[in-house]
Amino acid sequence: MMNKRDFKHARYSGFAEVGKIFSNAKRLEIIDALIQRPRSVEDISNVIEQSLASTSQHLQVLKRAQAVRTERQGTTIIYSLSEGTLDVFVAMRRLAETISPCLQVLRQQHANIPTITFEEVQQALEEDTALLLDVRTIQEFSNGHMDGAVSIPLQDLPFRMAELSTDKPLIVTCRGPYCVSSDEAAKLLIEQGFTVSRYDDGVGEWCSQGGILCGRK
Amino acid sequence: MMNKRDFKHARYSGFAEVGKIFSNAKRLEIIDALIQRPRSVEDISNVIEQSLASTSQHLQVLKRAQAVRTERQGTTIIYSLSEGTLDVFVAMRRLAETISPCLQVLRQQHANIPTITFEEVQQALEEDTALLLDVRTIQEFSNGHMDGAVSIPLQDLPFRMAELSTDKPLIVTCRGPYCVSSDEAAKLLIEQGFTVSRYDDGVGEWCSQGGILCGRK
DNA sequence: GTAGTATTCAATAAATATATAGAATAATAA
DNA sequence: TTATTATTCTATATATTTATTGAATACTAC
Repeated sequence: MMNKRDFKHARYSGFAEVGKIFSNAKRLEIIDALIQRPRSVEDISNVIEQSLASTSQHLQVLKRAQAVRTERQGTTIIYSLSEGTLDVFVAMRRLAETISPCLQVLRQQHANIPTITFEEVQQALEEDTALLLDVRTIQEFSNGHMDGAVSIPLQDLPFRMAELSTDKPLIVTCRGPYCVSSDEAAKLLIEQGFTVSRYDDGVGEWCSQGGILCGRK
Repeated sequence: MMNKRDFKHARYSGFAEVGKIFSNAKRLEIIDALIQRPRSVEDISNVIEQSLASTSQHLQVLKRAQAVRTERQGTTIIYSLSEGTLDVFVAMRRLAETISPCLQVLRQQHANIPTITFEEVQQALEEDTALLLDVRTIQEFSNGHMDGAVSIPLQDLPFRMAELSTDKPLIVTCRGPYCVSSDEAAKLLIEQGFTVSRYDDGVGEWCSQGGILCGRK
């Protein structure tokens, strides 16, 4: 039988091992990228702008802690988040913003387009008083999107504005609070005379607040 | 205006800063100790069995991330958890146990006294079919305990068993899943012919599952 | 079987984190 | 004011983490 101190040490060390997942900025960026859709190592290394080897090493850390799982597709290995990781990631992000005032400032500082809350989005969709516009890529959208959202990827937006009506206010959303696509989209739309606000959380936060997700595999 | 990469980097680094709180076993042990009650630096250093300097250093990390707050009481400084930290700690611990099978094993391996769930405890208290016995210290109990719990500190238990009825089953609880007091209490009680089970989560988990807490200052 | 290639491993260098002893600080208490 | 003392800071040694390059794997596709 283990003694008290060994038992404690074993428990807290194991716990810390999982905590380490969230202690590195690049690993967090990987998790955020995987919330959007499963990705290959090369894909991830492009997103986080790191060497393949370094990216692979971070993925090994995540895998050892069982925060991600892998699946082979032809010659490439596709990483995706495992059950439970999303919830803690979102909870951690919320705590980080509550706790660390400078992150709050950053969130606001970044753009001066008004943001609206989950509840406001829900109400607007229910009463049909606004259109929810998802500006992520088609793959990301088809891998899981907010119920009621319409997809126009940011890069297509300049050519597809005619599809949108200026009568109804728009709510723009993208990958989450650290993504700037919705800002850029909002700016483009405002220039063209649309009424725009942003829902600056992504599908991660949406789910964890009880929002319905469509199309997730 | 910041560019995209700098913005991303600033956000994820700030986030990782908060993640670092949970990446070290000793810091986790400190948080767990502070869930029980506010404590002085010396007190904490005894609990985690580290030098004062090292303990203070860990506390600085927690304070910089605003996970704890301080209050002076006479000549000593009392540390306590700040709002929000508990929830993430408990969520992280849950994830750690979900994700890391060896922690699950440890939990069971530690003792062979049957454990019961939050719901079962609630039901037993409601129907008055069991007595919930909290074996932490008097200070810890008075700083916040589960609604309906009775306090007999582990060290007093051998002398106070006469207060308990062998007719009604006992549910023993202590500081949380990493504390072994409830095991020891359960063993003592079983030797004396009591029917005993353990609720092996502590007040942290109790709160986060919606349990009522009494006496918290 | 062989070639091609996505991924991982190994070795290394640099940066960061941790623990300790002992000095310095800052606030109370006398 | 001065002594006391709980806490924090400094310096230092060690351990861990991170990023990179280049080599080794392991699997597919032909």
